[in-house]
Amino acid sequence: MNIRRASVAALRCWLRHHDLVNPAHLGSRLRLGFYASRATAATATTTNMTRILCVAEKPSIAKAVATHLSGGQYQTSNTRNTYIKNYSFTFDFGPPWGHCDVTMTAVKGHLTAVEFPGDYKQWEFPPPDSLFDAPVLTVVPDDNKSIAKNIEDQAKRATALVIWTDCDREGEHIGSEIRDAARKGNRQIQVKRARFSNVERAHILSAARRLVSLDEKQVDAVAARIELDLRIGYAFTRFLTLSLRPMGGPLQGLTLSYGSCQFPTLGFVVDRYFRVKNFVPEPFWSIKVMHERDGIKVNFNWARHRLFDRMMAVVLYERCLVARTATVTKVSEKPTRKFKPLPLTTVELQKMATRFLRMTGQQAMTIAEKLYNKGFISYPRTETDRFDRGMDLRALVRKQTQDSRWGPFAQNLVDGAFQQPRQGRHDDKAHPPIHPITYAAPQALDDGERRLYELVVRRFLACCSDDAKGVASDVEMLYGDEVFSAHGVMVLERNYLDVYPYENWSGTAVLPRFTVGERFEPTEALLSEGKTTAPSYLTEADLIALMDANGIGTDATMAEHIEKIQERQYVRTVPRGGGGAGDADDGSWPRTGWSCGAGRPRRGSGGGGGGSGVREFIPTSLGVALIEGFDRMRFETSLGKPFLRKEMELKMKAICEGRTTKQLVLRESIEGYRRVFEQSRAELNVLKAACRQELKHVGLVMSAVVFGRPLLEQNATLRIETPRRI
DNA sequence: GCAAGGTC
Repeated sequence: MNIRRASVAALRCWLRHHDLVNPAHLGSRLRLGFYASRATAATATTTNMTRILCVAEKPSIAKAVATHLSGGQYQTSNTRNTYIKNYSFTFDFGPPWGHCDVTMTAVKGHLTAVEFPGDYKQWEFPPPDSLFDAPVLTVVPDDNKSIAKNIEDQAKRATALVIWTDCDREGEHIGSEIRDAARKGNRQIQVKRARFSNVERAHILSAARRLVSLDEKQVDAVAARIELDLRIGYAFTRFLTLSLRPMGGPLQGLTLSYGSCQFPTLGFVVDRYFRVKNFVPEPFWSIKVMHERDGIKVNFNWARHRLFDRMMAVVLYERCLVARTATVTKVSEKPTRKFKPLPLTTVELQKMATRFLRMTGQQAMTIAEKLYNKGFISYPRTETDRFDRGMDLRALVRKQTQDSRWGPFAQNLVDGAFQQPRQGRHDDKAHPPIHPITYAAPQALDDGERRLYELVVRRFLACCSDDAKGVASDVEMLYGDEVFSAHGVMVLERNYLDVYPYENWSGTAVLPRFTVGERFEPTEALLSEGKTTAPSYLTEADLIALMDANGIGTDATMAEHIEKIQERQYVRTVPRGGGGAGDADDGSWPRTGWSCGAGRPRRGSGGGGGGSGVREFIPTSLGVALIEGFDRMRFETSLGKPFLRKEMELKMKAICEGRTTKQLVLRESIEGYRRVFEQSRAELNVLKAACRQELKHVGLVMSAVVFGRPLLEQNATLRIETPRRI
């Protein structure tokens, strides 16, 4: 083909066929005679292909994507960063680029960070509220400089950048950070983004051929969040620390931080604490009927459950006794099942680890990270509780058949008992549920890894098994004018329960036979008296569940916020059951001057605890004072409540949907927080009063006093003051 | 010395 004589249309077609150029840019370049010589050269040698730079959010994804795009045929080179490698290969992106030379590399999460200029580094001056409108700089932290430089250098030789970050808002923002780094090296570089939600081969290949643009709205939403967290966090932290420090004592050496996630987290702990403290037991009465038949004792439950009026209960009870016989009114027997668990998410993993493995959420995440890096489990940060239909789960089950503990169970699944896992409703579009990747022999793991790996495997096998099945029998009877019922289950097939010791099927008593219309005289009928009991203090699993439900933090950061409020001495944990006042105020604590508001000893209950290693969260008096202080200032929304974070979430969503803009959100939010700040400054005496009260008592007795009210006495008996918060 | 969000 003679290029100089060809029409533009024909040229376009030819160039496209030879994978040389994006036809959209052809016109201007043709006029410059750009392609005449280049195309000729290209026919002579095939090495002059379009260069594409691909960048993933993390090294593992870069490797996985490179493997799929190259068919395993890539060359690896090291960069100046230990964790980051560049993979070179060729790949046919289809039109307009066609067959390309590709370099695939990665960042490690966010590439940049925000900070205030040097003249705002001092805490005292300019005053903290100046941070609301101080300039904010975006910088590449030292740790990331080599990563940014690698992208900048690679971009110089590339026609286009393809961003392979996770398919979520943060991923979109990280994409914009990568774009900016690439443009530093090549201002002309085209920018595209691959949308993918797992690293399965066909999915990745299809994503590579269906590139989209970066979503600037999502980028803006995250940028707004980043800037607000910085301004508000720094301003309130400096304000709190500086205004309370002059009061001396333990306040002198502490950093009193505020953060949009750590404060609501503290708020949950304080809230539960008051519910326990202010709980007033109420007496109630209930009729208990037991009937023995065929050697089985059947307990019938009163349809009214319980009454808080003693006289009424007595009257109804007497009517039962007068009637003497009960009449069976309903008998039913029907198949029932106990559902197997959903595929494992990060939040679930943390809840289970804190309940059953005696780990903190933070420890569980660190261990999960290690297992992931060794290739034993999938990516441990995921919100997804449904497996992609295309995944070969049977192959993963087969890998577990060699284990002595759950191998036979896995083998049974392989031999035909396999069932597709349940499909949850969450999908983060970035990662599958947590599951084992390869088999890890117990000797290959340390103690913590072994226990967590076991949990992941058992959960996975349970997911691939069948629900437990049984027959439920229900009997209803009339005794006097009162209705009673009994429920029993006969377990027929345990299925997943055999591999999943974290659950059992309680109430599995088998009922003897009853027939409708029959009359019998109950073996026993009693009027029993009871008292309502206080809720338990929060366990870590409860706290994680609350944060999750209220959108406080992300799966990856919840454990960090929980650590943070302990580090700041806002809360502490005590073993459930062993955690009484004496325990909480052990020798180590008064050294800081803050007594801890632990209550009476409690026995394991609720929260799925059971294990003796479960710890519960109790606020220190400092934590109580901060939350109460802010609550008492009567803002429209207290800083200690989760609503502000939720509002931020809604605003981010609005930016993403184009209903508002980053600029508007920033302006509104900054003004809002500035008002809260002014009000806090004006009502500082409220906060100070709380702390002063506190300081006076420190070192005298081991009692926590907030706003002049004793919260607990030194001994373990609970003294209930007038409830102030319900 | 301060935040929250990624990731190793």
